[in-house]
Formats: sequence, C-alpha cells, structure tokens
Amino acid sequence: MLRSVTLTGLVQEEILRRIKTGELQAGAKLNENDLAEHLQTSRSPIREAFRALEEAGLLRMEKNRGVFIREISDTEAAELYQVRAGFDEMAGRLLAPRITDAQLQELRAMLDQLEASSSKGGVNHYFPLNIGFHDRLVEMAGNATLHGIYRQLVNRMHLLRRRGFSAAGSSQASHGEHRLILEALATRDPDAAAQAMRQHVLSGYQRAFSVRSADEAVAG
Amino acid sequence: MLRSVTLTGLVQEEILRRIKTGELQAGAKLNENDLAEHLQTSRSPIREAFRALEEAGLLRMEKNRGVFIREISDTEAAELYQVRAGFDEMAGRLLAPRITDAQLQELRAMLDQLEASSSKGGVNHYFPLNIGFHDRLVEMAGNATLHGIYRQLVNRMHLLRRRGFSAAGSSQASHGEHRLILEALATRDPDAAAQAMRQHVLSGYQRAFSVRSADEAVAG
DNA sequence: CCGTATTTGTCCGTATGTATG
DNA sequence: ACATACATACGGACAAATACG
Repeated sequence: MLRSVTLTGLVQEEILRRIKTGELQAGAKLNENDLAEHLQTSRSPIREAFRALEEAGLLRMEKNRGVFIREISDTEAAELYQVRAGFDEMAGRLLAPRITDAQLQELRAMLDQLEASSSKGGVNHYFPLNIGFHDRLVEMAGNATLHGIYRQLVNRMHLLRRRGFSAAGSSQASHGEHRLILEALATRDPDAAAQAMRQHVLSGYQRAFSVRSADEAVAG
Repeated sequence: MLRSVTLTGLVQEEILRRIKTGELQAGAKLNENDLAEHLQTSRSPIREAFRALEEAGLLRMEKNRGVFIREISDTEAAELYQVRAGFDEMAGRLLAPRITDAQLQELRAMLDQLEASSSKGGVNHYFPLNIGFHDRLVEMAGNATLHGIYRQLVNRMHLLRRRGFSAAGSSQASHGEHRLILEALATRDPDAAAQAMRQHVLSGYQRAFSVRSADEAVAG
C-alpha cells in the first residue's frame, strides 16, 4: 500500500484504466465491497473515487441502488462528437500559428507508427496510439484548460467504443485525414488546420455510426 | 437532516453556492470538522463532496494538508476565457438555425431585466442574471453535453470574479453586445451569431483584465 | 406479502502526517 | 530539535434501503 499518493487517486486511476481497456463497459455495476477487497483498501477511498468519476461523467450513482458505468445514448454520442469537433477545431486554430518544426516532426513520427500499427497489430494497439496522437495535438495548442476538458471528453468517448467501430477500409480514410491535418499545420494556416481537424472528427463519427451528420443526430 | 437526497449532494451544492456568492473565495481553506459540524453531518459526505468538486476544478486537495478553493492564475484565466469564447461560438452557430420566436422573446425579456438590474441593483443582482442569460443561450443550442461542460467552465470562472470586474461604463458596452447577439440570432445567421457571441466573451475578458487579448495572455 | 441476505449511506475511531511553539 | 496540538487518510461498524427467495 503505497504512501505519498492517496488510495482514492489510485482507485480512480484503476477504474479509469479498466474503462479504457474495455474491461468495464457501459452499464456494468461496480460493487464497493468487491472493489475494496480486490484493491486491498477500505470502502472509503472507493466511494471517494466514485464521486470523482461521477463528476467526470463516467459513472452514475443511484442512491441505495449502486454505481454503474454510464451508458451513452445515441443522442449523447452525437453530442460528444459535435463538441469534440468544436474542440479539435479550436485546437487546430490555436496550434497552426505556433507549431514548431520539431513538433511537426514529432507528429509525423506518431503517424508513421500509427499507420504501421493499423496494418500489423489489432485495434488494441491502434486505438491508444490514435488517441495519443490527437491528445498530443491538443496539448501542443498550448491551452492547458482546453487540454484538460478535452481529456474529459475523450474519456467519456471510451464508453461508446465497440459500437459500429472499424468498418473495412475506415483506417485508410482516417490516415489520409491525419496527413491532411499535418499538411495544414505545416503551412501554419489556422483556418485550414481548424477545418481539417474538425472534419476528421465528423468523418470519424460517420464512419463509426453510419449516419449522415452529428448535427442531424442531435437535432433529430 | 433530509432524506431522499444524499448528504454528499447537499454538501456539494452548498459549497458550490458559497463559491458562487463569494462567501468562499480563491485560496480559502475548508476544514472538514467545521463543515461537518455546521452542516450537521459526519465527515464522510464532506470528503466525498470534496472529491467531486476537486474533479470539477473548483477545489484543490493536498494530501495530509487540507482542502483549498482553487486559485486561478492570470494564464489560466486567459485560458478559461479563450475556451469559453469557443463554446459560445459553438452555441451561437448551433442555436441560430433552430431558435424559435418564443425563445427570442424569452431572451429579450431576460435582457430587459438584465439592463434594469444594472441601473438599479448592485453587482449581486446583475451577476447571476447575466450568467443566467448566457446559460440559457447555451441550453437553447440543444446540445446537453455542451451545456454541461459549459456550466463547469462558468463555475470555474466564479473563482476569478472580483478582480478587475466592473469598470465604469462596462455594463453599457456589454448590453450593446447582448443586443447584437439577439439581432444575429433573429436573422438566423449562424456565422453572425457565432461571431457575436465569441466577441462578447473576448470583450468581457478585455474589460475585466484590461489586456489586449486572451490569445496573447496565453501565448505569453 | 414477508423474512432474509446483500449492499449502500453514514458515522466514528484511530493512525499518520503536518504545523507550531 | 523536540514535543504538542491539530487535521487529514483510512478503516471498521452500524443502520437503512434494496433485492431476492
């Protein structure tokens, strides 16, 4: 039992990890006693971690009934993509004028790895790399608050993975869009970068959900 | 001690209320025992509420040292405005094509009340009305996820109120921008509404902090 | 519908770490 | 540096609510 960090924090990270790996899926019930036993703690840190994750939009606590991994409706899924498109657009606009050559190099290297992974390894390799690429893009935008909220959004999107994910040649299209983003950033054109990043998110939504647009799914 | 709702939830709302009213200001220390005594509970619900509010970005918990209302640096303040500008822009773009005449009427009534309050009552009346107006705008945009994250942002901005707030004729300028937003919405022009809402946030930042732009303050 | 088992919500005690004289 | 006082982190117990047979 490590000191120096709180048990609550460790429990919180552990649950988040299980959500990211898919070990915990939407709708699953979390039992306080079981978790406390498996993680070798009392129930107090477990409950505190629950409260934090509830606030982060990952858990739903029903009084006297239990704690569940949140389920994301189709409408909310469309909302998430719509908001994330806005965030990526913001990030692209902020990043384009300030990106360094070294950063462009770093992003290119990440894309090389990503494309290699998509042919070799399965989704379990590709998925975290893809998320890491986009996370790094937003981080480079230089707004820590934006980055923090973006991460919260991405965490929520883990709850809707494994839906219509990974149609046949979808990764090919995604790679092309990634390269478009890098090209726009390389020219330091804010509007082009913003547009490329926004469009990539919206295209990803269409690939995953096979609907026309996030706008219509929300308005629907 | 009410039943039917959790004590944790009540404590959380109470602390949030104290932050919004300014009763709790940035840097203030929260004592578990004192709070538990005043709110007539044990320390457990207090601690759970702390964890939720920490995740929301309002509190900072230092292990074995205490819990404090978060302090927002100048850089983070600029970041908050920059992100909020992006949100309002999104909201305006989404709302313009879908706003109803009844909703326009409702917003006009809110502005009438807001302008009346700015001449009569003090900041304590004006401030919540102003926040309510913007909150309603985002709510009308029809994306509940966007609205939820927006509220989290606004909550954080309470931590930096009472800085350079309310220069002389600043409310007059604000009123003008509000009317511009309504005009743009009335014409159902997405770009105009997005731009009007974005600009209003950025102008508000300049009025409150007397600097040229949020971009420069972040890039600084 | 009732009784039992299980789980949660809350309370309180104790150990540990921090601040202060 | 030491001892004291204090606040927090965690653990465990009890009561209430829910689930189940």
